[in-house]
Amino acid sequence: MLEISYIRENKEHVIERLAHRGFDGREVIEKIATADENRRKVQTTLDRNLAEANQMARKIGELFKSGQKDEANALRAQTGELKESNRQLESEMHAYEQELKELLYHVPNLPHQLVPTGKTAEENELLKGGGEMPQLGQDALPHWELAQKYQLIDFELGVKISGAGFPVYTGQGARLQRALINFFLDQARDAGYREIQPPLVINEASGYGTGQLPDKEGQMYHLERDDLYLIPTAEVPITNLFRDERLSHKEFPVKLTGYTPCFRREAGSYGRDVRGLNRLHQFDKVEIVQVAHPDASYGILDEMVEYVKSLLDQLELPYRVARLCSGDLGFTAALTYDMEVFSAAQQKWLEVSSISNFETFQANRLKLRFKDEHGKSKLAHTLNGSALALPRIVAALLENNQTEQGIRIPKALVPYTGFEWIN
RNA sequence: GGAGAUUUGGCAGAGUGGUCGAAUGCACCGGUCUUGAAAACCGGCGUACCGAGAGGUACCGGGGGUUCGAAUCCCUCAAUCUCCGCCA
Repeated sequence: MLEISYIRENKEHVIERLAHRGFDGREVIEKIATADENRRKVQTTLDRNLAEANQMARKIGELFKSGQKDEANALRAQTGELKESNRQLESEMHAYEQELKELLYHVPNLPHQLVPTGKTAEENELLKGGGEMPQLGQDALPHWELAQKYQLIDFELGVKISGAGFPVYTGQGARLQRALINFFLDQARDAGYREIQPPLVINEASGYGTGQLPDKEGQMYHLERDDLYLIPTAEVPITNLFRDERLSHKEFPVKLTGYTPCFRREAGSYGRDVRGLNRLHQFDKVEIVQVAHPDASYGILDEMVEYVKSLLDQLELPYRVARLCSGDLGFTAALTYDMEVFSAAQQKWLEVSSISNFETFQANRLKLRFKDEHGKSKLAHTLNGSALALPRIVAALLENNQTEQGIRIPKALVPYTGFEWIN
């Protein structure tokens, strides 16, 4: 959520930056400005009236105490009118506040200067990647066939017990999952991230805090009976740890990591790249989250990108980095880097990580503040990234490392899998 | 799931209708004293919003109500604790 004070003072700039994103914000920003002005006007009047009412009440008390009963009752009779108008002003102010909040909830974050202009993922800015492209033979199999051949993943069984998009991992396939999770968590810990094991369901307030609600409601599984949501990413519970918190600048940087399954309804994306592990309703992911001083957040974003690269290097996967263009940028992000690995049998680049700086967009909703060097209270910056999401990593590992004698496990993973080959 | 108790500032804890944004202690910050520190003493010390400022308003778990006036009374929701039941 953008800060109202910022919008108030930089209206044209905000509209211009939103336009860069392909978001026509003129009308809504004007509405916001009007609602804000109205709210303030009403509050000024209301505050003055409340002050008057307070004074009268005090006087009545004094009169009663000193035994001037008639005077007190006379004054008491006068309060009705003021009270009624205050009641009205109060509900008026409440309505403006509500309107303002509703409007603000639907305005996306302002893209950072580095965000390239573009409409679709095609226009993302490709940056230097790494790793070597594998040379596979003609008979190379896609991962869903390899998964079947080596009995690593059973998609049909998943359909039976849950539905499409809920695979069952078996044998070496299950062990590979566990190995990757442990590998990623250990790496994160070595990089200074503190491990968190958060709840997998969240309440409504948390959904609002990180920006899943109100807009992406349809993307989350909702447990109606208890009004809870299954997390779509660990970002939500971990970032919400800081909701309504006030940090000291001395605590920065706050670095947290956590492994969780992620649940996504993926409504509307059926039929597109859904084969095998490419798109699932439940998948595993290790997430990294940072809460940072605003002056440091972009340095930290770069550092997080470098960190994720180091993971891909160790997994010996060819990857590229994309700076998301304005059209592809998520609602809450100011700047996002996507990491994609090449899945050689499918001949496709698969997104395995998304690393973003949200600046104060989430912090404003979360009321996540810190006290700076001068004791002033300010909103912090929040960042997060996948490090990493498993399914597409597994897809690439299986496809890229297939040989006649089986699938080779990268060296860095062997201590975690306990086997060098899948065969 | 049932019954009872509780929820006040960073923490502890007073406050049962008026002068309470809230005693007191601890913690914290500044000062005096001291070579320095501790102790002692003095002073300060919540958040948000409105206002150019003076100042004002709101907030005592959340929401609503009664009243001229609510931390205090009523309703409701939530959380915590104790006991009972059920259960990994």
